[in-house]
Amino acid sequence: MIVSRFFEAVVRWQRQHGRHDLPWQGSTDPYRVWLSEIMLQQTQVSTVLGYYDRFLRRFPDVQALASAPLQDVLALWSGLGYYSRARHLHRCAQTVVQRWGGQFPQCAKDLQSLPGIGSSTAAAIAAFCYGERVSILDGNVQRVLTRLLAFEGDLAQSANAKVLWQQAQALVPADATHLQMRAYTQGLMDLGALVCKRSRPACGRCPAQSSCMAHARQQEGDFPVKTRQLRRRTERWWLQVVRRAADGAYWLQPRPAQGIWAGLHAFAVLDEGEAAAQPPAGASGAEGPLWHDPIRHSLTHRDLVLQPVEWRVAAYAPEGPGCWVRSVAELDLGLPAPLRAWLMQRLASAAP
DNA sequence: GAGGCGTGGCA
DNA sequence: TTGCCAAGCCT
Repeated sequence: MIVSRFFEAVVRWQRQHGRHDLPWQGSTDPYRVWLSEIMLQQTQVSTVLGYYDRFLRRFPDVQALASAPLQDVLALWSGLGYYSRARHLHRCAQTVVQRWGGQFPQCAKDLQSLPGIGSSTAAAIAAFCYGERVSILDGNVQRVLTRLLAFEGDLAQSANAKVLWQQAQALVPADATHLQMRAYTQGLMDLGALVCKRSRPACGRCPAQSSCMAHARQQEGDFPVKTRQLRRRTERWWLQVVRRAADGAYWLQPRPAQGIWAGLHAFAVLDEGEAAAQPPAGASGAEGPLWHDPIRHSLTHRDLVLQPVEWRVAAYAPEGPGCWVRSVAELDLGLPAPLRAWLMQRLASAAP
């Protein structure tokens, strides 16, 4: 197919049928675009809608974000998942302020040198904000292009993903304007989200239907080819819930810097039930244990069974840092989603 | 290169 | 219920 035909078809389709009212559209402020792109990594639009405006109000510009404590950033990210994004976001803001004079770099190559910005996010920012003629290649585009081209390569192998990206880049005309790049980049995402969906694609509404090789073969469902499958295993964690007898406050402590929920606040995690049945070290006047109903929580690669084991203590002097939480208002912290839900329920229903 | 890293929606 | 996976990046 003539390269520019696909490009122009997507641009035209986006202007007429694409999304135009998302909160991060209509601005070419790289800070706003960058924030949206990071939040949208592996995260659906409907989820991000509940976070984006609140985050922007708290951190209206890159300087505000850079100078904030990381814990404040994690608190606003709480529930969004993939918390390394929040840590990278914070570091990236500081890098932009300290090394780039407060201005985001203006080309994809330099953007990609920043923490948390990979090749696809760099391309998205560069295309939206500066009209750079680079192609994104996220999950949407992989699906759209592998179908368009009947691309058989297994995308689990990075060499194939690289080839597809070169094909994607080849679809962008050398003389594309800034306005076209914006519409095209958004159009690829909109096509993937609204038309060229994973299951039951709406080919009748697709601007590229007549040139789609997978459609011609009625093999839309065969693309993209991606063999990688990760195995999920179940783990049982005992949560050591330390509660102050005087006021019912809960003790929360920061998670290790690596691993699941890194840097968030949580109960201490023990991997043995026997340990959970012992009074917490540093506690005096401990009463318990009280075994709560287990919380089932699934991650991409792990099924967790969280078993809260509560101890009421008269006094507590633990080894590491932490904080007491005794009301819903004090849940203004970076918390794993299942623990936030559990605490919300208990703090909301508890007597004052 | 392969695996770790959250959450929620949907088939 | 279970599995899949979305505007990916990092190690």
